[in-house]
Amino acid sequence: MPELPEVETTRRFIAPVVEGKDVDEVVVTHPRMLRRQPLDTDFADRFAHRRILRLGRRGKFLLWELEGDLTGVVHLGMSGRMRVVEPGEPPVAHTHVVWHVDGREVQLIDPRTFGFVACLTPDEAEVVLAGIGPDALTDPPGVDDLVTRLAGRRSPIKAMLLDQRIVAGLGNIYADEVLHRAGVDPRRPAGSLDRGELDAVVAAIPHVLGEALIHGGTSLDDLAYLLPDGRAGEFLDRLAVYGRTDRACAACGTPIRRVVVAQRSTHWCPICQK
DNA sequence: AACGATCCCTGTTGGC
DNA sequence: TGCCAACAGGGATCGT
Repeated sequence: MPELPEVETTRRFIAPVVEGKDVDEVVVTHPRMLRRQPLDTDFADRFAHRRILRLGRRGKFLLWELEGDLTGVVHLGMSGRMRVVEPGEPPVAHTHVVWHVDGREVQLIDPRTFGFVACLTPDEAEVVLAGIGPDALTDPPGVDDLVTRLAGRRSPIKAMLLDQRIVAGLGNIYADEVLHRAGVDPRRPAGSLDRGELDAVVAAIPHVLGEALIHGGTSLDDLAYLLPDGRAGEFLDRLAVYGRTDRACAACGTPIRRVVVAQRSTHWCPICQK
């Protein structure tokens, strides 16, 4: 699933392809992709013939900074990926959006259509990005801030890590990985963690994400996230707990357990995580 | 306000 | 072998 490391890997690949270039045309073939675009506006019209100044990212959002004070927004949802191809290459199944830029095609492929695109004015972008918290990689929340925000919260700490308002960029895979590295049981009420435990969680967030980023993110074997050139991310073999139910914990050898937390499958080591 | 449940969507998987 | 229900999950929304 595309989480921060996968989105950032995608951004780093596509940025040099599009930055400083003009968009010739954008074609959307699946209207559901436009459900976050304001009704009285036209995504393709706004994007067309505009220069791309910079490709940025906030949490899991890919942000195209365009001339004329517009922002292109791409969210990959759970099965979205980007692909860069030379023109004329046959499209793969579920190609829903194509940007024609500088003689090449940048495509959005998304079988489950949980992803979306938009092209927004600053006011509109503020609405779509409302409440998105500090970036998990570049601007992780401070411990003082977390102590305050999580005080008295009874929801499991894992649910808090998945809440993009608290910290932006973690999804189901890396939330499990972060809690394993921090040595914290994912079911613990968030408000029950002491300062030292929150310290460990805060430190683990950029560490785990940074490691995943070095390896190009995680490509699972089913609906694979792939890099824009079709290669697989190589972090799968380095996951400590996610998808490793009943397999030995790399740290202590105890079988990894699985339970549902916050409506999501959750993997943890009953010895290493308290 | 906080919190849990439900929905969207479709390729893959597992059970019978 | 074939069929079908269950499962996967990011985020919006809704009821309590």
